[in-house]
Amino acid sequence: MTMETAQPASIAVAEGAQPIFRRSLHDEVVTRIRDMIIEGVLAPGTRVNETHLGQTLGVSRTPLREALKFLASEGLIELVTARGAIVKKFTAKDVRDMLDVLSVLEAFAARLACREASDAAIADVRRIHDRMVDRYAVRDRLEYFKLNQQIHSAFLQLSGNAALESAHTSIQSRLKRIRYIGNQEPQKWAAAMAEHEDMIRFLETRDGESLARVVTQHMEHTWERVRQTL
Amino acid sequence: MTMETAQPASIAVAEGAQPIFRRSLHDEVVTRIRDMIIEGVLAPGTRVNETHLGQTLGVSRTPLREALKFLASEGLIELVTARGAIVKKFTAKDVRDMLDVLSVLEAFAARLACREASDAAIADVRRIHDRMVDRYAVRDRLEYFKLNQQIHSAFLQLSGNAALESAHTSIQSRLKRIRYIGNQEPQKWAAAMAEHEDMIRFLETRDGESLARVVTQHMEHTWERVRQTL
DNA sequence: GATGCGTATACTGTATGCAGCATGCAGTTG
DNA sequence: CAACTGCATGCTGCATACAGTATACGCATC
Repeated sequence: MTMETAQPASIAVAEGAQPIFRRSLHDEVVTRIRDMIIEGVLAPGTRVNETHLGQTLGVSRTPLREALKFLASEGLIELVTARGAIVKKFTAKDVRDMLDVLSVLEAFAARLACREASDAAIADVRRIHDRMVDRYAVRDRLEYFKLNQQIHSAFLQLSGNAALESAHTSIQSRLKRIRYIGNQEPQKWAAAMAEHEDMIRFLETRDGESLARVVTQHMEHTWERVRQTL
Repeated sequence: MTMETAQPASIAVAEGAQPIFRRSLHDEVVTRIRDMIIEGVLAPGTRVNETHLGQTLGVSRTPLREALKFLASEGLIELVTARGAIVKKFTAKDVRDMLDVLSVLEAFAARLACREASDAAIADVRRIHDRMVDRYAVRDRLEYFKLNQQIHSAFLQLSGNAALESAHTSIQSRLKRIRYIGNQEPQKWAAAMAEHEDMIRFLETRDGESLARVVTQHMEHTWERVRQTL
């Protein structure tokens, strides 16, 4: 993809021009189905009817099936032979386990990020953080949620470890739905905000150990925030 | 699936009867392609021709494509719009990063396993270990390699954390090819064996911290074993 | 001779058709 | 009346056909 950027100097190339984003249908369908699961349109345990869902999305069964295979690998969907795709149901233990793994991954990412990240990259995260604070101020839960997810992703990117990032993303996407319905109560939300405040500060001072500790705590509290919804 | 096991006692049901294992084609194709990548039949950077590979495997393009989507999610294959599937090429840094993550995951698994695993389960791992020692004695590299992989997987299973296991499996499968071509030299192989000896011992004495340390070291040494092949 | 353009070919992306299996219902038999 | 068997229906699994796009080659032009 990045192999043919070397162009003869004589050719006029608009510097700011972005390559046209062409997403294949199955790729588009993957995100659409993910969203449907997060929003609760596709409830856990639901059997996915390919013909039906295909019509709803205005897509034939082929790309839809390809998308389902992809999501199966991500762990969001379970494939049962001759019975098709079923939206995965997670037990309380499953969720606890996933959070434990996330905790370990994020703690590792914390140390890496403090060591490796550029000042500019950290400043970017700060900007997202500030926007999130704004959204919190007006109690815009949906937008807050999105920015929150973005911060965690950006945070992982700072580590510069692609494998770490993909492992994190995979688990994160499985938990999105559950995290979304958590954080309902004002106090808990406030506590989460306070933790984020610590996180960004330790990141800026590049205090990896402290950051790792806060991140671990944050994950532990996330468990407390979501456990009763299970 | 497990909901209708309650049968009237009068009906003859063969107790020992196993349910028939039915693997779908795409599932079968997934493992076949994985193997082809590990064995080097599909070299990194290769563009996969769907029609061609389909004929080779005796399968139409549909299940093949579904398999490719699955493998893409695992990170073994990259999908480029309108150009299809390309076997992923890993840089030295990619490999190093993956090993770092594996190290973190296995260290965590080590602590969990020592705490959670049943004696019987640990005994099972011991049996695999002993078989591996046998294979090492006669320098059966392929079989050793398979048993080695099996041990690492079993080890992760002991932790009882499914999310941890799946994250590990995903990265492990990406590294299989590279690990397979490593371990060529006798001394390095011997060293790896010695580490495994420590690992099984600490597991049996349930010394989680020591086990975590050895596992981390093992991963560090794995890096040294494979780095020159990159 | 080199460069640029146009066309042909081949491969990917998507839709659709067909076969096999699961499931629910009705008929039948004890 | 209950339970089991046979059948109809609908859905998944796979194959194939068609459309759109990348790529390579040849031709024309400078």
